[in-house]
Amino acid sequence: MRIIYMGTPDFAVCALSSLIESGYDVAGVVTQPDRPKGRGGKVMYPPVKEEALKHNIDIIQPVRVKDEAGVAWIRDKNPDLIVVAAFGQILSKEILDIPKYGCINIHASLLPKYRGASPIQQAVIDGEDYSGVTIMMMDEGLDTGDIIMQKKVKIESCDTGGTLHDKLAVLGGELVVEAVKSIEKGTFTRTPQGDDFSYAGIIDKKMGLIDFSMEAEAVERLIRGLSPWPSAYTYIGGKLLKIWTACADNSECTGECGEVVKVDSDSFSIKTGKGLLKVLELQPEGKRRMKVSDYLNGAGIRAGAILGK
RNA sequence: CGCGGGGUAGAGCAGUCAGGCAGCUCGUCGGGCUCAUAACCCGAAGGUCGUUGGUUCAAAUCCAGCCCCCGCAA
Repeated sequence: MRIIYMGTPDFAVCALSSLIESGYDVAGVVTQPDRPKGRGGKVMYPPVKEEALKHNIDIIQPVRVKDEAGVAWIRDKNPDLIVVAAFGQILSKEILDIPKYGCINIHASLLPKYRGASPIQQAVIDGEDYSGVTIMMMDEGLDTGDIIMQKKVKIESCDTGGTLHDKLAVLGGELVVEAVKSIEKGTFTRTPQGDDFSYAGIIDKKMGLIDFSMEAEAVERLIRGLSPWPSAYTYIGGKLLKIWTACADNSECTGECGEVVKVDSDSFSIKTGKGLLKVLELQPEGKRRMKVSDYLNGAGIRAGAILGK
């Protein structure tokens, strides 16, 4: 079984290494071009490229894989199967038709729910009880192909976008190997997704701006969903303040939304549209992430302070 | 050379502008109070002030280089 693997970020690394460890012939890797990232604009390799380099696998990094050069490269590799995970580009029908067994995709949601770019964070933000991984046969639509297999994962109350991402990445690696085996044996089944779908749009940093007129529970989920990236934030004294850990508290209190109404030794509570948000871990602009007990020892914050500007 | 904040006791910070005794809050340790305590009172330990060099009678503080952490932007 000759496989071409297409993927870009960390999420896609697990599945690539699982396939390699399981002895499959990964003949080539397609990933996004190197882009300037991080402070100082240093050029970084996509994580999947790093992994591919460790195993001396041929790599291409086309701006548009649909272009002639990309298609020719894939054809030249003569793959039996293409495996795609968080690649970030749409495949043309021309490419989908190249491999004998077609193209399969690893998607981090229980399709047909949460098609699209950021299913993991969105599921946490929405307060879903379950998330999971779906392996599907790709077609020309966005995450619309027939389901080959699917596995549920419970979203725990302490799960963040980051912890769920890691669980699903590992699960995706396990599941894709099973799926490839069943494709080899011809024992797999295809189940159409049905019409009850939803989309998770691309995550925008501005989504992290906390609106304290929302319910405390919704704010708490937003914080968890956007941790560790891109993070939920507010402002204090004109400076950015990221909130890393907080929990909703149902007690009510007078004051305006965004007002600090209570300060304890290891937390402070903010009034929201419904209930209080008890903040436990945060990060002031220019500082590293810290517990609120530490924060209170230094700069401090008093009841009556207003967050959000 | 993208823009900006920062490095001072185990933690979080003030002090730097205007050079002159190393400070605050918390934690730790010891003692006291208390039916009791994470509360309160008394006391103690803990520092190459990121690093190298320069200026100076004197540098955390001024000047130059380097290292590291972080926010924004992309």
